[in-house]
Amino acid sequence: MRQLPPSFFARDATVVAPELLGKAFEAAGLLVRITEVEAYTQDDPASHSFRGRTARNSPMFGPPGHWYVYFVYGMHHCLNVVTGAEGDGQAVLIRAVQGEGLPPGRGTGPGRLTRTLGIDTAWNGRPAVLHDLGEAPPASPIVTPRIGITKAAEWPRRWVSPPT
DNA sequence: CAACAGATTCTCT
DNA sequence: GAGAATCTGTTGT
Repeated sequence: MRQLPPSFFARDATVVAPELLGKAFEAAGLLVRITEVEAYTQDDPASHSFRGRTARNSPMFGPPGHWYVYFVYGMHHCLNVVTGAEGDGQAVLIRAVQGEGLPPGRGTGPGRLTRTLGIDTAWNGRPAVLHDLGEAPPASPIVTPRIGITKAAEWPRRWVSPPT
């Protein structure tokens, strides 16, 4: 099990996102594998970074390979990994994970997975420790439009691991 | 300072 | 398919 180097994250979010499928990280004492992601870049009207840096989105403009966790709808946290070069305002949203010991359905959905894994804003800005389990990314991940947003939702920037 | 939209999920119809 | 729960950042007065 190899830890992903900083150079892995220092590329465009649309390149990093599909490669994150199958990668793993630890939370709540569990090792979970990423199965669904979405890419957000600064030129994306749906991205928090679209209108420039603010106190809330500042981690997106920080060094890549760090977590960006934000709170939405008054009740959900969403987990992202910062990508690109520092100042680019890019991130990849983690939408679903799988893990042994993780009850079925508990890792699906960005809000639900953070609640299940106990992830909150304490993670915000911390270095992201991601592991390569030795398996290649899916040869043909499923690419679809994004979910739950009103701007540019049709952009094909969501990647899902094919069913195992 | 007031208004409002939002990278969601659950529950009920 | 529709509505509630609930709060932060941004924008306008």
